[in-house]
Amino acid sequence: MHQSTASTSLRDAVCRLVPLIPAGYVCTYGQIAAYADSPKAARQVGMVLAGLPEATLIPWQRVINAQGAISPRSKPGAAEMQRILLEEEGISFRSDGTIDLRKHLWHPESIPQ
DNA sequence: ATTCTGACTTGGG
DNA sequence: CCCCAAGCCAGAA
Repeated sequence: MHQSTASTSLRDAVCRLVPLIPAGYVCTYGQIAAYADSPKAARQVGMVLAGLPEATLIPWQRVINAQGAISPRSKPGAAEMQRILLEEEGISFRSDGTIDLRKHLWHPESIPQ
């Protein structure tokens, strides 16, 4: 298909894909970018999430970096909040603050259109 | 147009 | 496993 609508697609894709991540699982920025058909847009995914309103229903906390860690934020307390939300969903953290991706990484079998 | 910055990722050492 | 350089890309100044 043509690229004429590509400018807004990433944001829309993030809002469509992130809610598919089940509680108890996490996904990386790179994965979301790839599923959004923009494999090199991991940073952009982070930007979209950063722009979500605080009252959003989108489970932004389920997106972490490829190292299995919560990405550092400029906003104070944001990273701590993310960890708390994930722990409430059953995610466990190693002493170094990382998550065992072999156990918690989401492996979608198919992405709904 | 240019530079800087950031919720990224990967490859090398 | 840690650290760093590059590559990456959009938004702001």
